[in-house]
Amino acid sequence: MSLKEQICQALQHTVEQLLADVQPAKMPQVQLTRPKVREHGDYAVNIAMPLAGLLQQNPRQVATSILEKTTFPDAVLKTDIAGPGFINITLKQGGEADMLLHILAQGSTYGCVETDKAKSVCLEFVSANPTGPMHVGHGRGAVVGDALANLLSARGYAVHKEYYINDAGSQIAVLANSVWLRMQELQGISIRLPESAYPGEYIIDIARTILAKSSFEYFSTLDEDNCLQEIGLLAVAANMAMIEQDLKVIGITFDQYFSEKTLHASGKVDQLIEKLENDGLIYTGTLPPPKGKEISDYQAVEQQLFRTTAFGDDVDRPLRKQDGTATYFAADIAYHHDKSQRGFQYLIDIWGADHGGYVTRVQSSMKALTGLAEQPEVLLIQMVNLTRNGQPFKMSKRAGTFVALSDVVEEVGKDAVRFNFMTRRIESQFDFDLEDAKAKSSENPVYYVQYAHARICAVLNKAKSEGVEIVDVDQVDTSLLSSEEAQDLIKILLAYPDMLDTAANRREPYRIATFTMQLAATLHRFYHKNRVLGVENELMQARILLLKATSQVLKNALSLLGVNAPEKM
RNA sequence: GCGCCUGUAGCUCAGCUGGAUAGAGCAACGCCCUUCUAAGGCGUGGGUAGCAGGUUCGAGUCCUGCCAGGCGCACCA
Repeated sequence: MSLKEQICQALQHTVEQLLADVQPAKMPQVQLTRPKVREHGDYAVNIAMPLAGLLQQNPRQVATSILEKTTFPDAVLKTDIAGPGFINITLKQGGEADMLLHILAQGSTYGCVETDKAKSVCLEFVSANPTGPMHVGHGRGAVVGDALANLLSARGYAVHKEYYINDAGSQIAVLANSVWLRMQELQGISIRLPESAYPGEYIIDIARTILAKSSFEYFSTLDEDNCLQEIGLLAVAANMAMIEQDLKVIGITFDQYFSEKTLHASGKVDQLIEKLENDGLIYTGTLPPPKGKEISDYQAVEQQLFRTTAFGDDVDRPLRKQDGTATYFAADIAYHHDKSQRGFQYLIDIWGADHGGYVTRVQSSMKALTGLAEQPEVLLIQMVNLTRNGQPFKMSKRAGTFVALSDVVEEVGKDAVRFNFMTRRIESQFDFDLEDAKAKSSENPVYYVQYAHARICAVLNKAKSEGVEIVDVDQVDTSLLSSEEAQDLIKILLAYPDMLDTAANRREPYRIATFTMQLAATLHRFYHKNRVLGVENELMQARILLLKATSQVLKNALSLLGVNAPEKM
């Protein structure tokens, strides 16, 4: 048990004594926080304030009685009551420095907890349509999703990463048609691209790929339906290969690619609709015209409707189109139902903000099917606004109507893209200036953090090359790490597991990025004021130990983000 | 019109689910390399937290109403 936990437990014990007649469920929980100001000690506790109300006493008085009744661990130097009733706890000099040994002993698992098989989670992210390369917005979701997967794994979840391929429906027909036209064009046949066709140059690449494998003559002998169907299959495969390549470049892989088509083929969509019918959740009716949008050719049609309003939705949703085929929505709830039946404890989806209107209907549907609320948990990622020199920048040549992720990665580099995408909360829209990211690359936060790691390595390598004999960790006198900067560094290193825990519970991997920036800043400050090599041996040994622990934590945190921790820069 | 998200320094963003004097990076200005990586450090300037109310011992954080921006709102996916 860490020192922090020991203190916390001691206080909690006292609180429970003071509130003997309060029900356990209502018992206030002691929380230790790190004060911003050094004068406020190493830990601060505000428990006296909520207790004051319950006990009808003033907070400072309550704090006094808490302190009288609590036995603290030896490492606690003193306690004070401050301000309106904070309890400030100051530790003995170097009281926590021993924990550095713990960090080094844990190594790459420092901050992690053992996998708990009961905490299985299916994390769905990216799921970009197989009709073009990934764009920048997909990239943000991909990077956040991957980091969240790493984070949850580190905190004991058994994580399954899944990509849902929308390989059914009319968009695939459009894709097939676009590719077929380009194939004809490559044969020297003059064509006219209809407005509905995909304009990007990547379509030509796909046409070329298909022609390299099968002859044009083969397709021209097929009747139109078969021809387009076959091209559709090949085009989706080519697209997915392209997307997997885009993902690989930023270091992301999936455990499973789940095809929408297989849901229809296996009859799961029909079965689902049947089940809902049996449950009496389906009726035939018409929906009111949508508001806020002018639709010239609106016609009310009778449809098979799913009574999602009974489970919290705003309006009932159609499961079959006029022609009787299943809607995208029907397949999507069949998909989520399937995930749930595969036995995952948690379902988490990462979607773009443009799917925000979709959350309620999927959750309502799942509630109807499983009885569980808030399933799936949906994380909506806001849009990325790409600019170049402050001017909006909306498309790249290859992709046609949007900026391809691979172009941006090529321009700014994988680590910079990944790190930058991780420094903001997903709820905030992201302004990303390409020229800034390139021109100021040396001032980029990612380099600031990586530089801290490289710097430590430089010192440690120099020590090695100078033949410094590094003693065993248990021979090191960590109480020598008494400088303000060293103490700050130790504190932040010890805060790492707590930070991870919060980040995992709240599904907020961006906290890791913020943490690494703070840690880097603290390291740089330490470096400037505390010489490591060339000082008296025992002190040097202690500082080397601190550097090793710091580089370990930096490496661990960066690896969760999928960013390199370079030894040299 | 309705729903979701956002509004904090000139710019881009944090702020550990309500705590003590609101913080970083960039941009501006000054200082620090004969000593471990100056991709760094130190310092200065820069804030009516969109506006107005409310709850609370205490609000950037919670509630309500406005204002502004983004996204979405049938038979597409």
